[in-house]
Amino acid sequence: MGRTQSDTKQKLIDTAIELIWRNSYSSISVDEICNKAGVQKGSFYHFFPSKADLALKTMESCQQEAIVHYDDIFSPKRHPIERLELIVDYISAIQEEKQQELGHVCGCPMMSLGAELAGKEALIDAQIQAICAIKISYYEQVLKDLIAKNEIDKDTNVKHKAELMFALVVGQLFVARIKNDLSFIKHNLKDALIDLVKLKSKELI
Amino acid sequence: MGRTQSDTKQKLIDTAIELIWRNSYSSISVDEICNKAGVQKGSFYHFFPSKADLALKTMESCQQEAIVHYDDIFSPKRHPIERLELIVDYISAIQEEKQQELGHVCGCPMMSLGAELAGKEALIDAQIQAICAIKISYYEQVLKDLIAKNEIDKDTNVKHKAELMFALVVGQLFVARIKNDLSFIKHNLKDALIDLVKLKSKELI
DNA sequence: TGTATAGTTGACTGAATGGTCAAGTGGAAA
DNA sequence: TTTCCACTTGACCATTCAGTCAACTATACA
Repeated sequence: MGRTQSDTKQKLIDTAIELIWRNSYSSISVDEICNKAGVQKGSFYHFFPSKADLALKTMESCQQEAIVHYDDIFSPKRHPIERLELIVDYISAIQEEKQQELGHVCGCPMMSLGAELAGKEALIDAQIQAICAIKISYYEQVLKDLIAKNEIDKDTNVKHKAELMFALVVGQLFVARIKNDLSFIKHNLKDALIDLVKLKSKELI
Repeated sequence: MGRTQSDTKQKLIDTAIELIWRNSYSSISVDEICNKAGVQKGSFYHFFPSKADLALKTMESCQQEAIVHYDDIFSPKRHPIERLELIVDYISAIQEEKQQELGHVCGCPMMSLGAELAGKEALIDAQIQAICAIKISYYEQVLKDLIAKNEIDKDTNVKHKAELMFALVVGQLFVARIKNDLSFIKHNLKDALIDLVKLKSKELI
């Protein structure tokens, strides 16, 4: 019954991802998304009840795409340190691709969107917080596995350190966007993250 | 000649800081700023040629305010580690104050604004990049002084590590805004930053 | 073939947007 | 006291905004 499923909805989401990634949620309009996607406004509101709902679906779509790579990269089969190397490579590759495609370093679309709308849209808030929790848990597992392998101090506070690693990556992405410069991410982040992992808390000096 | 200098301009800047800090540049309007400041629109455009110019002046005002505290906190008279302790205390205090005042963790207004408008407004771009450079240089001096005191490895790459420390703080601020949670900043950031400083690169394990 | 229905169209709305302007107002200096 | 000019006022403008809607189209299925 009904008409063949079209790719209109996904086209709108993909266009929104690109526009939000390069710009921001508040600075782009539904008209702009529709024009760029080649879709009429009526169709937009057939698929999405509001602009905010599109933002939510956009974030979900980004996360779905990311999770596939994360699940592979953070596979327990890999050595924990290799996981860190691969995630930095992955982030570098995406950032470089977007920089060339959109003419500017863009950072993380989910964190940018989440930060922009923090405390404004309950569903987006919940979504980005869940995404943060998942990513932090990947780092946590890296630390746990390193402890199991006896490669780092077994008294490491894995929750704290995982949050720290996550914040470090997030911070680098925002700074890279502001500076429009990927050099630190490309050349130093990997070692920095690995060094951070291997740091034994409060014992030096 | 002319009329007594009024506080209208500063009132507009202060109001803009508050609105941008809690929300975002694109999501607030000139009308909103004017209403909240109790100023007519014509007065706004008497002092600022455009909304973007107000954003720039807003950022400059934030930086001026911050630099006073930074210059004291990072005074060369203090022990480098004390500087780190004080800067985290200062950040914590401001974030807590704004959280209570505005009902939400707000992060850093300058970095949020800079990230939102990255590559969009040349003057704002230049301003935020200068601000980043200044803050990084404070961390760099901490590291140099620690080396001079022989308290950390003298082969430390101070430029890299200073950027790392800055990114860590920035990342924590964005994550705190997203999570609406200051607990990490209040309870873990200080130790994390100090540990990071004391980490000797590539030697553990 | 007929019909129900998912998807499409584009004109429309009222409110909000950034920005303009001509006519004021009032205090400092001549 | 007059003149000058920084500052103020609020109406006004064209455009853009998010969102609506009734009419239309195409297809899966009975």
